[in-house]
Amino acid sequence: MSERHPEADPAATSGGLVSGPDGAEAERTETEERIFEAALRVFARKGRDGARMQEIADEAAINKAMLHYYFRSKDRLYAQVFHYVFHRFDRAFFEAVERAGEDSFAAALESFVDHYIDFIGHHLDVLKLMVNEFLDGGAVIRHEVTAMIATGQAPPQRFARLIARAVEAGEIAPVDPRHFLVTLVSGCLFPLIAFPMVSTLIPEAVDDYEGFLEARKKNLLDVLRRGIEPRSG
Amino acid sequence: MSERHPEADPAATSGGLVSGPDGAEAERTETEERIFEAALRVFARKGRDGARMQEIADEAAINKAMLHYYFRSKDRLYAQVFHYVFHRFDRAFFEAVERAGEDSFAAALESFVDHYIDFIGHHLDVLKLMVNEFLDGGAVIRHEVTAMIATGQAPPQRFARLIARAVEAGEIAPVDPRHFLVTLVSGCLFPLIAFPMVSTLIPEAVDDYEGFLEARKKNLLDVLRRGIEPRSG
DNA sequence: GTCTATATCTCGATAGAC
DNA sequence: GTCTATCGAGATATAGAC
Repeated sequence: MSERHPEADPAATSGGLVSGPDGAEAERTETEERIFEAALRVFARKGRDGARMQEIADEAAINKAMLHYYFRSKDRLYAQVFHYVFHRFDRAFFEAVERAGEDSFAAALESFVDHYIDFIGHHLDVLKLMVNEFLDGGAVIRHEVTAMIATGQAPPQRFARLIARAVEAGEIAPVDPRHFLVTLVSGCLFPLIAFPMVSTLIPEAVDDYEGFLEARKKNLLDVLRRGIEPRSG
Repeated sequence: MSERHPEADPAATSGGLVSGPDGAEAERTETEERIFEAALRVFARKGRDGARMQEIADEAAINKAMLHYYFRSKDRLYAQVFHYVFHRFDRAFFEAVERAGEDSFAAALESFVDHYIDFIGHHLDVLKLMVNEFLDGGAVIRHEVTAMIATGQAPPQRFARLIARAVEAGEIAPVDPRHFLVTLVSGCLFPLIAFPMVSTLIPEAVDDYEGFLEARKKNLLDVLRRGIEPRSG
């Protein structure tokens, strides 16, 4: 795995999302997979409307006609990519929460930051595509999320409840669980989105991306852990 | 000023950026200004390539040919809009830092969060256009920022030094000033970008946007202030 | 399944009447 | 300055040979 920021390293931002033996994804031929991941990268950069089928074809090193052979239309291709990305984004959060376990809240927090920044930091296109949808109004997202939330078992809700319990137990200071969660996730994700600006402030992040991720974990955890320590008084 | 989230309130996201007696902007006719602000909104939603001249024309309630009459081409229009937005974004940060003053660091931090969230929260398109550039690689941003940074007086640098001095004075705990700044700005901006997702967790934010901004300020400040309190030990 | 050629449509841009 | 009409480039999508 490269140590440099993925933009110095084309085709390394989606991290082999589609394949893999985790079984949750529909089976795809090798060609379909190449197209799918190329599409993810281009849609992530340019957004739904800004993306060009030709650019996706080039990125997949394939003929433009094949895109339509496999996915019929740009809209269908985007729909499949976005649907996949949404669930991957959701799952990344879920897994980070799960692995956080049920130990002390401090340990859970550390584990969450570690896993979440690791995953998103190595699958930037998933995040970028989500953000592109945010910017465009997020109607699609709101729809998917509302369906997810309706179950009452959505990962963000579960994590918020974990925080709430820690507050009730006096394990941490009395913070608003939802706002603390928002601050936490912001501290994980925004620096990855704003990398072109952040890297002007932290230039070594470009050549040592892994080190940057670790520094983000450490600094974010330090300030947040202290920020919610219960007071003796 | 509306209390609802600006997306429920079209044409209210750029907040009359261009006009006003602050003098720094080039003078524009009323028509140019309408076009300019419409362009800002559409570019913010769809990005440079995704935006359509027709959509900008519709949003400005004007004929499509007028766009070319006033701004000659899409590229020139975008260049002007982006240049303007970059400096507005920069200035918002600068002003938030300035108003933070030179009192105690805690007071400066509070003032910064207050002014920064206020400005960006009411000029979402400025933020969205910046983020669109981030997603697209940020080459333009990196160029502008590098020029700004070269002066050594860029607002982020100045704020980082303010933090560094507070650390040296023992006023706050020994944090890495650059990472603390990144965490701080992330906590201010990301919730505004990710509003479609955040508002599923905090539904009242839709109908009481101003209240949401105030709650963000309070919760972010609470956790960060505690997070950097110096230790007695 | 893969490629070339091409149909069809959309978009940026301009010409020219008013 | 403003509008209608339209050109031409470039985009999505398809037809059809292989």
